[in-house]
Amino acid sequence: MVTIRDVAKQSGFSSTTVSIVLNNAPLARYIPAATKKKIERAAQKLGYRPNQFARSLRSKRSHTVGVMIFDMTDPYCTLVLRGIENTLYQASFLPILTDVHNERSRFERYLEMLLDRRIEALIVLANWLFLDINLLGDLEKSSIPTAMIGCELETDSISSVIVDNEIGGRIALEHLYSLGHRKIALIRGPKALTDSLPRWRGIRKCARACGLELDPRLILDLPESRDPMSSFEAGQKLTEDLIRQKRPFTALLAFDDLSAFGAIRALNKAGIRVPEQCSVIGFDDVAPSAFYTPSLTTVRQPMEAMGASAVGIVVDGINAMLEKRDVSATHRKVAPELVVRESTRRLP
Amino acid sequence: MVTIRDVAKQSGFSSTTVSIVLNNAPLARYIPAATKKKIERAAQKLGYRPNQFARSLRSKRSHTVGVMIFDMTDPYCTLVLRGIENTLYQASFLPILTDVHNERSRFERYLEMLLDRRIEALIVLANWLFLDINLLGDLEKSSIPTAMIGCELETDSISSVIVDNEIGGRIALEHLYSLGHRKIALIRGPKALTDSLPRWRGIRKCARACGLELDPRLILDLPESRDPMSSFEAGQKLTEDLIRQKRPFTALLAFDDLSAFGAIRALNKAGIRVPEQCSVIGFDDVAPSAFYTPSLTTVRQPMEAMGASAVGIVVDGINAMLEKRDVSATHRKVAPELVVRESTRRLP
DNA sequence: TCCCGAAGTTCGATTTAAATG
DNA sequence: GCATTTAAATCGAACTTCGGG
Repeated sequence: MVTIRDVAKQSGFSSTTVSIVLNNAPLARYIPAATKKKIERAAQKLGYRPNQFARSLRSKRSHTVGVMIFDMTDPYCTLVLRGIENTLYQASFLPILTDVHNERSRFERYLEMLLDRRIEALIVLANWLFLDINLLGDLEKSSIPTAMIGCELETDSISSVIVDNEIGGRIALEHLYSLGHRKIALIRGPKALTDSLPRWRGIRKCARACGLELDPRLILDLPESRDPMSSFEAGQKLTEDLIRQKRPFTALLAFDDLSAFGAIRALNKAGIRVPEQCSVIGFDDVAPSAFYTPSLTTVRQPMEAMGASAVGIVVDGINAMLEKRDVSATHRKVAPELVVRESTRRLP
Repeated sequence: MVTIRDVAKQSGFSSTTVSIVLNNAPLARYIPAATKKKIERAAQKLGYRPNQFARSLRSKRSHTVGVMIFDMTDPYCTLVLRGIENTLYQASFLPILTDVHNERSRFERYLEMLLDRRIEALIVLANWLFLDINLLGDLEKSSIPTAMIGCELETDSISSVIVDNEIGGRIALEHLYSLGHRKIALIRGPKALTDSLPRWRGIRKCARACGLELDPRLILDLPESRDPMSSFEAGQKLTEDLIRQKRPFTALLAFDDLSAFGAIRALNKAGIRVPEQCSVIGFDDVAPSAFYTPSLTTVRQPMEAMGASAVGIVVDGINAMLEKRDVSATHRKVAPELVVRESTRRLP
């Protein structure tokens, strides 16, 4: 490996000068262009690349950000991850990716590994979070800028980026209501997810505002499962049960896109056509929603933007630490957006 | 930050001894248990964590592996990535994730960044590769163990893990044939993808073996596009065109799951029911295939295993380098597997 | 004082060589 | 020679200090 000393030797200057020139340090002002040129040429010729270990050892910087995902197999993650990656790239940071598999021990081990690598910030993608919020304690003592996506903590030391679930719930119901639907089946999320309650609140408030009465016999609950994919099967099963009860409904509002897919499958199997005989709306707008048959009307979370936003927050945090300013946690709640596709239709 | 010297002071021994004890180095044999205990207790008490920068500077090891993806938004990536992550975790390596967005400049910049971080190996997920294979040159000079998933290079310095596309093509056609289908529409992959040709070869060979004649007017070609998602839209459009031609077919063999989804959409819009009036088979078995309506019969690539396999190869490579053995590149071709679901049916 | 460059110290851990009894 | 411990060198870059013109 070629070191700075090799460049020094090759160029005929000391390693100090080489360092100053190649980093364009403040003192480089004083160094004549001829010297600079010689040094740069030597570095070029030798293919010199500074050793990041040595550099980091002194500067105490890693230019690395930890990304923890609770379950990668959730299609929700993909776009968020792309938003994170893309924004980090622009800021010249590199992400270390870890997938906790919703296991506490794995969370702890990974956190330790990341901290040992001196990550400069941590982004947690709490997409399907079934851990006791005790992990909060572990996170807080890390003392690096931390942002959670998809779950808001009460604490003031961890930033968060979440979608406005209440508005989202309202948008979804409003859409069905405006299409003339009155008998609406509802699939609620597992209570363990922080999204479930506010989303449900938005639905209830909207119903009240519209003067719509929600039939409790049309309200279904997703089971508490650690597996994000489970919501597909559960959505299917709940809908099958509902159909069997013969309680009529003209539309179904699912907790998320996966449970909506499950519902569509169940309706289809029962010979109920979507959207002709029953409208279905989802939540999230994961990638498959656009190419489902029928394509899914849903409430979009701006996932890529949320990833980018989290990076923005922690990069600000990093800069603040470098300048010894201190910033308090930022909590962003982004607006969801209705995406009308083929799975919903006006009631004749 | 607490350093090894702090532990030395606290325990009353020199930093040398502390290092030997905490790393359980060979010389630790000679160190009495009492000393060890004292040192360990001191380290524990102070919450000592060795500085990885310093450690890496000496050992020249980063315990980090670079992962380059050509396009993350491809649903194909998710499971492969999980296989990679999980296997790296077991080997105590951490992945740095980069997404090249199918851009050459981004590939080069990322490669440089990764090499600067002294990654110990590189795994390239060439899922939808539209770059000139010139990047091969860049890769070879990196001189660290490298494995490509999804694309085989002729070189002997880069390992590869690919699915046996020829067998896959055969399996797909065989399945349709065995269900009694004879008029089969075919969507071929873009020529720029290395998967396309062998998959097509498998299909042709199988057709010949069965005595099945492939109608050239039922053979469609996916356009050359850098966007993996494009195969959905292209699949839809090609199928629409085909339907318009009124050339009858009872089954459709798509290049991948996404184009199969597009085909199903088109068939559906034309009032042709899948699988009742037309069977459709895909390739890959991406996550959405299982929860599509109808669920998709497809040829599964064992993606998680392929990711794990690539990690296995490069970890072996790392160990070989440490022991100054040299290993040549490994080329694995894994067998695909037919997954029968709802989108195919026996011809009445 | 300004300009240019070099010598030497530091970051924190590992390792070699050597010093004790 | 053996068991036990340590001073000092090393990894590679960056920064502080200093001296000569």
